[in-house]
Amino acid sequence: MTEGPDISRTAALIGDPARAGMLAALMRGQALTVSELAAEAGIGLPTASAHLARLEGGGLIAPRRQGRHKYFELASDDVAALLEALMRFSGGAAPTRLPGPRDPALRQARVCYNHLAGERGVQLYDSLVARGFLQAAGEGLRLTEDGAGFIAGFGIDMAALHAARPPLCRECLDWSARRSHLGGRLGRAFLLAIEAKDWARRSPGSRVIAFTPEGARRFALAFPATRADDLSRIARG
Amino acid sequence: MTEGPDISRTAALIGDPARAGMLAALMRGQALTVSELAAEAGIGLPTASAHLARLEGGGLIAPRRQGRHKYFELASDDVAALLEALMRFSGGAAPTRLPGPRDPALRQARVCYNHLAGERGVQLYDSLVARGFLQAAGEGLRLTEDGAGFIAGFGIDMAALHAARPPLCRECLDWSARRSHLGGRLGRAFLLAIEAKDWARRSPGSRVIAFTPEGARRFALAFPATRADDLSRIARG
DNA sequence: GTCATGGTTCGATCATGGGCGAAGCATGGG
DNA sequence: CCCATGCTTCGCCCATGATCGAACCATGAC
Repeated sequence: MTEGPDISRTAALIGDPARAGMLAALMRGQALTVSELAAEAGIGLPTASAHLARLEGGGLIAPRRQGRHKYFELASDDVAALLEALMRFSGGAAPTRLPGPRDPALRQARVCYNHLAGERGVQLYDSLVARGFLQAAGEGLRLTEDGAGFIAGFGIDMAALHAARPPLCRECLDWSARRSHLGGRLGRAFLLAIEAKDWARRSPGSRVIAFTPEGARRFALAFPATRADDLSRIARG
Repeated sequence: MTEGPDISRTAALIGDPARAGMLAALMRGQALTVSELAAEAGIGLPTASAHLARLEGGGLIAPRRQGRHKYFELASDDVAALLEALMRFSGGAAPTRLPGPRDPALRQARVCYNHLAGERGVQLYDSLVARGFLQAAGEGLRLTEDGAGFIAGFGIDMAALHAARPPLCRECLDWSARRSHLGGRLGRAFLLAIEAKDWARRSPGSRVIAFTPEGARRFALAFPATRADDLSRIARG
């Protein structure tokens, strides 16, 4: 009897249609919540939860907790390579589609819980980090002294922020861009401040956050983009 | 619901421990019989037969009938690549061990059914093909007119050979070298003729065919090796 | 022809595990 | 504090399929 690595265990994990559907969905690159994955596989929440636990146990996917959501993503590139080999063999060409935008407006700016997400959310986060207002501290984020000064100047009441327990600022995974943006109470405070300044307002029926032309201009000035060329442009200007 | 290629079907096929064991055994590169694969997986013949039928149906392995044996081998390099990706992920490095020789004497010359197999069997087959005595004809082999002359000169009675039905000459898969050698009634006739010439004799208790030094010399002359350099040496000499 | 051997098919048994509903935690919002 | 939401756990039902023994077919040896 040939005693190789436990090939069958991994294969059996992928061998279930529901789990395979979830993995195929994760091949798009986005991290997805348990509910989304359940819908993707066409099964109920309890079943999906059990499946995901097994996939995680097998090292195929990795969880990422976020408030009351639990995102899953492929555990490593090895997993993606394995799935792609499977897809290539199983007839169809591997989809390999990237995290697609759907509604441009949603992609640009939308509400996530109660803070700003989408491209503008990513921009805000990047800008704060690049200017040293936020620092990654282990798992969480830390507001620096410079940062405290900045948000005070932006019209956010620091005292009220420090009152309650929930995490002050939290890295939040962006749904369309799949990059971090600012969540937590500070993220919420920013969104409220932006609305208070009339730069933007939430569209009632949807999650879209509509910026006014003037608001967009001021936002761009307040949170300069941090791509290399933009930074140098800022430095020059 | 993402409708990709049917990834789960293939994965489920590999996902059974018995089937995975068989596939791992086939990764060594040898074609194996149903019985060998059953032993490899530690299951009974009926179960193995059913498993192999499913693997074949899934395009993972391909059969190769040979008398009352049925050899299976991996269907394509894609399958090997897929299995290797699985092994790499599942912890251990891929074994990738090559077809191992066990007993050197067995490997060199042995009886297979009732004809000559092993390195000398492969040499005989290659030599006959290289000199145009045998030709591949679709699934089987065909003896050319030159070939008929050759075997008559070797002391084989053609008339007796043509009497009965079983295939005159048959490509037979070598067990250790995994290359073709000559089986069928013609292969048997060659072995009998070699024994009649006292070049070699079968060892009673085993499958080894022991060549005498003189027999080995004459055999080498009668069936010149066909590696490129040997062929050119023959052409020159 | 008969016999032996390698594979297959059939029928029955039984364990694994996928599925969901209901109830239980945990987290965030107010 | 209470409520809403997202996820997990529990208990149960049920289908798939892995397994083997026995009988059956096919091939080769003699």
